[in-house]
Amino acid sequence: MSEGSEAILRKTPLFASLTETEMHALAPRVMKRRFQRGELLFGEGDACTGLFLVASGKIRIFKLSPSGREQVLAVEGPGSSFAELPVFDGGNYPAAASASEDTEVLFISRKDFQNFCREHPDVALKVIAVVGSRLRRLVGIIEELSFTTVRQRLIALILRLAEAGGTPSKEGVRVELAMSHQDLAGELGTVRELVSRNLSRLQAEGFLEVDGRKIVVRDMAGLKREQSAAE
Amino acid sequence: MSEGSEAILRKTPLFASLTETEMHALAPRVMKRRFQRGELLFGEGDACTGLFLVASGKIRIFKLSPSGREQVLAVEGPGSSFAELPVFDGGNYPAAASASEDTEVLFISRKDFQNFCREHPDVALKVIAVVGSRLRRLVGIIEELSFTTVRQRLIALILRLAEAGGTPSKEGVRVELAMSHQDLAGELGTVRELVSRNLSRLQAEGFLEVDGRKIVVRDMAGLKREQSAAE
DNA sequence: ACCCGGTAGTGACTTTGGTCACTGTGCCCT
DNA sequence: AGGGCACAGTGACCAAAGTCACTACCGGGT
Repeated sequence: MSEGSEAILRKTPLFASLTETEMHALAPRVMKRRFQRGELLFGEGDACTGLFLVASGKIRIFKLSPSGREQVLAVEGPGSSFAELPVFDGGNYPAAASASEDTEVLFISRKDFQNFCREHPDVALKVIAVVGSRLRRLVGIIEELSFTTVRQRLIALILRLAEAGGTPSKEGVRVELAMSHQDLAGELGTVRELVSRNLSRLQAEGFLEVDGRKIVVRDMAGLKREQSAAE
Repeated sequence: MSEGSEAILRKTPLFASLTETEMHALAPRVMKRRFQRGELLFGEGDACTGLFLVASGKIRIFKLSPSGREQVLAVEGPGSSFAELPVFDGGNYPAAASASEDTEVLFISRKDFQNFCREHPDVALKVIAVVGSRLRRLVGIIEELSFTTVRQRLIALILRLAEAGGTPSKEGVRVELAMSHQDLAGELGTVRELVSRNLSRLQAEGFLEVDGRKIVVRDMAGLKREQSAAE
C-alpha cells in the first residue's frame, strides 16, 4: 500500500512545514488516485478541479500542437505539486498532464485547498515560491527555444542527466535514457527524427557511445564546449 | 508632476483593493523613479532589490542571447507590476528590463514589500493571481516558439494589434506599429530581416498594405486563415 | 513460428530561419 | 548643403529544422 498520505505531504515543499495538528486537519481531505503509464490526468483547457501532488512515479506537463507535436513544460516527480495556479485564479488548465510511468498522486479539491490557504497564510507564501521556480523554468525553456539549436538542447539535456544520474565508468559517464526518442523530442521541442540524427551525429563525432537507451558520455568537457560553440 | 503615487497604486491589481488606512501605510514606502527611453532598469542576473510598478510608459522584459538577439517575455504598461517573483524567492532577476519609452515607475524595496505582504495576506493572494497570469503568458510564448513559424507569429501579433488598437477605415483596419522592426523581431523571437521580409510578403499576397510603421489590414479573415494554415 | 505494435535509423527532399553585405531613405544637427 | 545615424528593404547564401517514406529490429502475444 506504499506510503501513508501524511508521509507524502511531509515531502512536498508546499506542506512540509505544517504542524501535526494542521496536518491532521488536511489529511482527511486528500484523495489518493492511481494512474497508469500513459494515462491522461487532465487535458489542456479542462476546467480545473483541484491540486495534485505526486506521491510516486512521474507526470509530464505538456502542450499539444494541432499537428500532434508535443512540447513538454515540466516533468514532476515525487514531492512535486502541480496545477497550483488554476486552483487560485479559477482559469482552466493551460496544459495537459499525463503519467509517464505508473503513478500515484494525491488530490485536493480546489475548494479545500483554497480554504486551507486562507487559514494558513504561510502556505500561500509557499505557493508563491513554488510557482516562482516554475516560472524560472519556463523562462529557461523560452530561452532555449529561442536561442539554441536542437543539437545544443540535446547536449544540454544529456549533460544534465549525466550530472544528476550518471554513473562514472572507465570509458566515461554512463547515462540511461528513461524514455523513447519520441518523448525526448517532446522535451526538446522537436521531432523524433532530429533526436535520432543528432544522437548519431554526436556519436560519429566521438562525444558519445550510444546503444539503445544507454549512453556513455566519452567527452564531457568537449560536449560542454559544443553547447556554446558557434561552430 | 503627473499623478500622485496613491492614484497609481489604486490602478495596479496588486494594491487596488487596499483600504484608505492601508494605503497610507504603504504610500510613504514608495519611491518614484524615472527612466528614459532605452534605459535599463536592471539586467539579467542582477540581485533583486525590490518590486516595480509602472506608472506611465512601457517596460520591456527580455532575455538577451550571447549573440545579441533579444527575446521579449513581456511588455508591461501602466498599472502593471513586475519583478514580484524574485522579491519573494530571493533569487536574481531572471531577465532584463528596459524602458521602451520614457517611463515613470514606482519602486518598493524588497523588505518593505515582504513585510507588507505578511501583514496583509490578501495581497499575497493577489500576487499569486498576477504571477499566474504571467505564467500563462509564458506558456503561450513557449507554444508559439515551439509550434509556429515566424510568419504565423507575425500574423498573430498584427491581428492582436488590430483587434486591440486598430481603427477601421474604408480600405481595412489601420494599425500603427509603435516600434522598430528590430524591436518587433525581439517580440517574435527572430531577427529584423525576417520581420521585414515577412511583412513584404504579406503585402505582396494582398493581406496588408504597409507604409513604414503604418499598416492597413485589408483581409482580416484571410489572415486568420493563414495563421493556422499548413500551407 | 508468425504477426504486430512500438521503436529506431536513415536517405532524399523542402521549407524555414538566419547571416552577411549592401543600398536606400528620412531625419536631425551644425 | 552635407555628414552622420538609425532604420528599413533585399539579394545571395547557408544551415537548421522538419517531412515523408521506408527499412529494420525487438519483444510480446496467441
